[in-house]
Amino acid sequence: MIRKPTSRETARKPNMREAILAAAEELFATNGFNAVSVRDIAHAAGANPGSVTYHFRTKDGLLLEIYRRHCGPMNLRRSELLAAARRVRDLQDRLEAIVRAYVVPAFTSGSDLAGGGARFTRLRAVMSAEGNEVARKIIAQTFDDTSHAFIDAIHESLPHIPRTDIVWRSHFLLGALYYSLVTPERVSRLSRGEADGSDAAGAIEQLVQATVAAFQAPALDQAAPARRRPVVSSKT
Amino acid sequence: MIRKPTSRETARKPNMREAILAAAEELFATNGFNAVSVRDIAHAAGANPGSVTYHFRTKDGLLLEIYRRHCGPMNLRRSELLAAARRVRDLQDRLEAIVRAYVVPAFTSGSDLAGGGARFTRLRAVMSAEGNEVARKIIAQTFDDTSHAFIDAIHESLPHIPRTDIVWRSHFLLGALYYSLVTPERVSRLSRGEADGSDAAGAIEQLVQATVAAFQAPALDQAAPARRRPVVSSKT
DNA sequence: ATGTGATTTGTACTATCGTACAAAAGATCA
DNA sequence: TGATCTTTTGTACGATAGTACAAATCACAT
Repeated sequence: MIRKPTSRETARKPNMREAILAAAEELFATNGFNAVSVRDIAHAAGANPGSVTYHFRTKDGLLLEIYRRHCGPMNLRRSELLAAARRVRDLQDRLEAIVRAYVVPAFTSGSDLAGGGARFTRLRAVMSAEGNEVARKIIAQTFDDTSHAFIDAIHESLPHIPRTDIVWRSHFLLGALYYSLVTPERVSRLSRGEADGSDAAGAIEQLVQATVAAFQAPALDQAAPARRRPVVSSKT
Repeated sequence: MIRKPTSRETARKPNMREAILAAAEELFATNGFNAVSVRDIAHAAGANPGSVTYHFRTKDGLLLEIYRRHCGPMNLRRSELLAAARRVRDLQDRLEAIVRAYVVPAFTSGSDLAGGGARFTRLRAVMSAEGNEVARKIIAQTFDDTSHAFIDAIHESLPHIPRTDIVWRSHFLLGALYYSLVTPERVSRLSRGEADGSDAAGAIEQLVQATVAAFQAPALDQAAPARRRPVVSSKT
């Protein structure tokens, strides 16, 4: 039924290459790129440091392979969900469906690779914060198309909002999404145990609800900032 | 007029200690903690590596001192702005004032120290993403009080929203705030030059507008998730 | 069983890391 | 001016970083 794998595909230990990738993903996502050594990764994967060099040449190469593994499937899933969302008739429902199509693959498995998309999304968040060059390049050329597609779709369902505002708000969405995956325990702590920051389903619902409302906020007409409101002194 | 400084206060070069702090702040905020070496910092400050050891003992000590420098003034300013905001009568206006009291000190100078609060806020974002232990400890014991005060204030102006939802939404606010400071160029890129992500005033207005709307979103009753909407297939 | 190519191991090299410390230099006051 | 304290410099040490590479080991076809 299933083709017998050749020696080219199966390592001695069952897929050491995958184990290294998974370990690196986990360690990078929780500690950052520079805080993790190749030896740390090899140890976590139960492998020899030399194996990492053999499979991925360099530490950068390892990171690059992680991105290659996830970007395709995740964007594909997002595209599918976005296409379905765009077919929703009711504008309010459509907006929510679009936001959901953006958020869900980031939390749940964007691919069927072990661990799912949450880990990879967290990894992206951390690499973004560290200003990692390898990540920056591959992200800009891989995710910008997707981001534009979402921005366009949202703009269609909110035609009265300037595109600039949509860009800002989708930027906020991504920031909120990232931060929810980076420090979920902060939610648990601040809610005094009433909420569980690590609960993906709960986070998704909260994020979708809040974001939809943010997108629907009145436009910010920067041409006329005259509408000054006596809020709080802006002086020190 | 001004008291003549003694030798205890003025270094040979004008405040080398401050120069090191400023350089470290900038480098940590843009590259992360582990990617920056003590030598990098010394070089950027025009100092000798040994000077860093002399003034701060360790690299962790340097980071700790950066936090000590900013946390106090920033929280003080936030408290003042929050107190003023709570006195606003109109509930809608009060909510906006509260959010503004949270956001403004993070973008503009939380203290009168060189560079202002934006750099320090970005630093906090990066340390948070890297899971830095030194930062985690000092943040939890320094900012949680402030966070609770804001959450309480927001809850007061939105009594019909469960506290859990407020926590989540303020968490999203912080994430959006962090991300805006970490990758402002992404906003410029995605808006095709129509918006400037580095413009603090613009970012603040957008963030306040979007966040107020998010807080005002209807409550998310997790007791009854029955209100299922036919949005998009959740299957792969 | 044996040869062959893929993989894993063990180790070593060089660079750079954080930090320590003695000496030099500067500042201050008697 | 000389004594004393603070700051800066220069250098060195041990630890660890990324990576390379030869030898050992394994899976499989013949």
